[in-house]
Parts: sequence; C-alpha cells; structure tokens
Amino acid sequence: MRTHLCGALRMKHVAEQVRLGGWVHRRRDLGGIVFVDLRDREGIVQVALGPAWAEPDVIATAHEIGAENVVVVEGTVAERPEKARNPDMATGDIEVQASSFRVVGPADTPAIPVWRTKGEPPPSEEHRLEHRHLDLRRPEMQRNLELRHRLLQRARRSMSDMGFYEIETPILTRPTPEGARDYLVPSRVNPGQFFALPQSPQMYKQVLMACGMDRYFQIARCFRDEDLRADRQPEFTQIDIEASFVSASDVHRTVESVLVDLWEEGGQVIEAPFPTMSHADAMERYGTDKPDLRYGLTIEDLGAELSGRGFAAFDQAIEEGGRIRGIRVEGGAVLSRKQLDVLATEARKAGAGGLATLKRKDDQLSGPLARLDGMAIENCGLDEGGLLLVAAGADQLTSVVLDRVRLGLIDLLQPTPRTDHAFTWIDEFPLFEATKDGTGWQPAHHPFTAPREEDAERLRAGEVAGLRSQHYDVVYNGNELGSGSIRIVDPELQLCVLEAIGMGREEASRRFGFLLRALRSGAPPHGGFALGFDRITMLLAGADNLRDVIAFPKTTAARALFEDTPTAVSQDELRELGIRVLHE
RNA sequence: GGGGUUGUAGCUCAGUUGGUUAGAGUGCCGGUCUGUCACACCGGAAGUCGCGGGUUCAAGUCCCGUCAGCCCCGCCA
Repeated sequence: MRTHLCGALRMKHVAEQVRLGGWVHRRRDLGGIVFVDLRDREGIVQVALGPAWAEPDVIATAHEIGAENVVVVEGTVAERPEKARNPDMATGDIEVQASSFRVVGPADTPAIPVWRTKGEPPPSEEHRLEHRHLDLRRPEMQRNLELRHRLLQRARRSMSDMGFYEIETPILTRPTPEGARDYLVPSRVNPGQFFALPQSPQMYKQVLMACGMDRYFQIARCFRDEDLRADRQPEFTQIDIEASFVSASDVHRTVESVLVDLWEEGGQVIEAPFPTMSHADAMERYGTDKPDLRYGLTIEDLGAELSGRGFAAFDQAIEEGGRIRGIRVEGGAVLSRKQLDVLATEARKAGAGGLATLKRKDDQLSGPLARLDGMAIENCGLDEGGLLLVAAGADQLTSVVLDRVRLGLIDLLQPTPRTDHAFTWIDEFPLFEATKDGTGWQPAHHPFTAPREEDAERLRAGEVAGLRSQHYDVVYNGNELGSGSIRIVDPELQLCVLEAIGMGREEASRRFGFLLRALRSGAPPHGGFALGFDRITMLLAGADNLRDVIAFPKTTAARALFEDTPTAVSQDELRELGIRVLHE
C-alpha cells in the first residue's frame, strides 16, 4: 500500500515515484499552490500540490483538508528550489509533488492540537488524557513510546543473554492482606471468593527457584491500590529478576549489567560496578535512603561545637536523646534572607521547629547562631562565604528535615554535579521496623528477606530490634530504581520472621503455605531484584512524569479518562458474582 | 483521609477595588493569494466564567459546599 514512510524520504529518493500514508499535520494554502505537512511515526514530509503536476480536483481536495485527516498520497519526490529548503526538517531538502491525494480516514476537527508552535504550552493534563488518541500522535509522545519499546527489547535481550528464562506468572493470584492494598477480582465460579492482581510476582519467582528454573526474569505488570504520585501509578511495570545459588554481589553484577545496557540504549555511557553505601551511612550523611550523590553537602553531627552554648532548643534536644546535625555550605552565604526562608519553610514542613543558621560574610558572623556563647570568626568552623544550616532533635526528625533542606539547597544553588550519573547500592537495611502504633514490628520490605548471616542466630533466638537484612536498593541521582534481597530458604527461619511480625504458624501456613511447601521441598539459596521500568524509562526520556512514558495512564484519582474507567456495572453482573454494592 | 493549587470560547490564557456590552492569541467558518514551512491579508461565528448554594442594588471577581486535573503529606510489606 505504501512505498515509503513520510519521515524517511531524503535527497537520494529524488525522482522516485512514491505512495505515502499519513496524517495531515499542518496545511499552508497559498491559493495556487498548497503545502501539506504529512506526518507518520517516522516524521514529517512536505507534500506540495501545484497546477504544474496536479489536476484541479486533486488540488481542490487539499484546499479543503483539515488537520488530522488520514490521506494516501501518490507523487514524485522532488528536490526543493534552493530558497525553499527547510534546514530544520530532516526531510527539508525535498518534497513530494502529489498527483493523487485521497482522504482515507476522515477526521473531525481535533479537540486538542497535535501540532504546536515552539514554546506553546501543551494542553492541560486532563485534556491530554481525555483525548489520548490525539495526544499520543504528538512527536514527543511517539519518541517516548519508541524509547520504551527499545528499552523493553534491550532488557529482554540482556537478561536472556545472561541465561535468564522469561517466565510468566499469574495475573489472577492470591490476595495478600499485608503490604499494599490489593485490587480484587471476583470469581463467578466460586461465589464470594476473590483473586487479587499481583502486587509483584514475589512468591512465584521464589517458587520458580525451588522448581530448579535457576534464573528467571519477567517484564511484570504489578498492581497496587494505593494513592498516586507523579512517580507512582496503580499499575506499573517492573523488570523482575531471581537467580539461584547467588550472593548479593552476584545479583548486583547482574542488575548493573542490565542497567548499563539500558542506559546505553538511552544514549548514555555509565560505569559499573556501582559503589555501595550502608543504609546507616546514607541516613547519617544524607538523611535519606535514596541520596543524590551527584552533590556533596553532607550532613554532620555538630553536637561538640554547638551544645551547651546557651541555645535552649539545642540543649533540650540533646537532653531528650536527640542530636544537633547540620550542613556546612561552602559559598552558601550568597543565599538571601528570602532564600533562607524558603529552606526554613521546607524544614518546618518536614516537622522541624525551625532551621538555625550561621553565615560568615565579609568576616562578619550573622544569623541566630552568631549569638552563641563564645562564637567567633576563629572558631565558627566556616570559611569566608560559608553558611551553616542546623536542626536539632531525634535522628528520625533531623534526617527528614536535613534531607529536604539539602534538596532545597541544591535547587537554590544549582551546584555543578560531580557526575551526570551517580549510581549507588544501598545495603544493610534493617530487617524490621516498628509499626506505626509502636506496639509491634513489620518487615522493612517483605517477610522473605533474609537477615544478615551474623544476625540469623539472634532472629532464631527471638530478637527483632536492630537486626539487619540482606536487602539492597539501587539508587540513581536521588531516585530509587529498584530493590531486591537474598531470600530466606530455611522454612524454620521463615517461620521465625512471620512469628516476629505477629503471625502464628497456622496463619502462616494458610497464607504462605505454597511458598513454605516449596521451601521444604528443597530450595536452592536464591535472591533477586526488581527494577521500576516506568521510572527508568521516565528518567531516560527526560520526562518528569510517569504518565508521559505510559500509553494509557491513570490520573491521581486512579481513573482512566480516555476510556472513562472504572465504572459501575449492571445489577445482573453483580448478582452473577454474588456481590452487593453498599452505597454510603 | 489531609493540605496546596488550577478550572473563563475547541485549545492556551488575560480579566484591576465586586460595577453595566467578558477579551486576546490560536483553532474553526467564509474570502483573496503560485514557494510556504507559526504563510500572509480581509471578514465572521463561537461563552452553563466547572457545578450547587449564599452575601450584595450588583458576583467571572467575595463566602460556603461540591466535582475534576495536577503537586505534596499520610499510604505505597
């Protein structure tokens, strides 16, 4: 039907007869001659309709054609006149002189424009989602989905080349009451009973290891019925990996290898192996478990310098078992009062009472801390032009506060990054964390994560607090790309973990019986990882939003505007499923 | 569940201290135009100011509620 794609035509095609199909991107009607920019997935080419080569009725069709009609064009590729070339277009040296111009897919006037001038803002997110069939025609979105396609293919090739089998696991699976909220699916054949959509294929992939599959991967769709964020969708895709007879470093090397390939596919060169930082170090120096290591600005303990010097808030924090921590900012004295206020507001939003500052400028100290007992230029610990930002309290609080302050500083000062690609492993995560009500414990990640070997005996002995796990995250420029762990293979140790989180043997066997059974049947040591594929695609696409790399995403209220979903269903359907809806 | 923010023509936006007929650009419709590429020029149509209530002589503008988009907190083993 077609001989070429619009965007593929070049000088070498001059004089060729071609047949093209595409969408009318833009029309410039000069009366005697009409130019139509014809668009397909590959790009845009100018179609010219003039009396020298086109019949009047053909030109008449072009006179009337509106944007986004689908047309099939026949004609000759011609070199453009010297002065009529367009160096901004890949196809700008040529045009197609059409002898035939047929509308094969008539279009209503588009509700949102596909074509935009430079610098024109895109339509609102709401309109873009509502008219996704038009939004996805925009070259930016086509580029994003093309990149996503290439990354998917590359991930498959990398994993397959390393000996991993791609194995699909069920979408209709078993509800898991802990963790995120499940999306439930009623079973008509078993009234009153439900499947859940998988939050991840976690247990299946472990069972596959017990099955002797040795190495598994899957481009897995996962579902979590929780509230959304810019970087969180209710259904998302992860590159899910599991391997047998591996240590944590084996898993790290595998994940690094995939990431190097994906970044290469995205046009970036990165180096592996990545450095490793313990969770405790990350919290101490950056206040977060996903530090952006492109920048310094680390957090320091300032207790020795700043306590007992007449600053009540500091001394009180120490008395209550907290600490005084802060960030020394070289050259930070350039920040204005207003900018410091922005940082102080960030600090207060994170729960701090305030943000204490000390500024050294023109060999004068200023800011609230300048009035501390004995504070002077000689002992202030700041070089000329320096700034000190300080928070006091429990570590849990000051970490969150100083993390926010640090990100705010980076935003305000725009320091030159040390590198464009700061990858790091974070390991030695705690195995358990206290529940919100403080009465019990829950797994810091999931209950299948193995404790560090030296902590396993303490766990068997019933200890819970302070145990460290063999869990690890990979972090890139302040973004968590994924996480994984070495798993528990000893069923008795697995039961200890479940017991620690308040689950008796009976309940454990009811919920996780199939996994425990697989572990008892002879399971190899194994571990794995899961990479957030949407987020990786977003970062490599330079998008600031997951929706821009997903063809049909959900809104922040977990609705699909294009297909208008979710929706009510008929009473008949509900009756068949044995479900009654309560209206409140 | 909570907080912030936005909602005015198909689209992107402006709209002063509450004031009489709600504007612009673009798109759309009609016309002129043979080298444009944000074509140019002339003319025209186009509004439930998200929705509901209230205050007021008078509401796009103020107040209350509500719906929707976005961002954040909680939540996301």
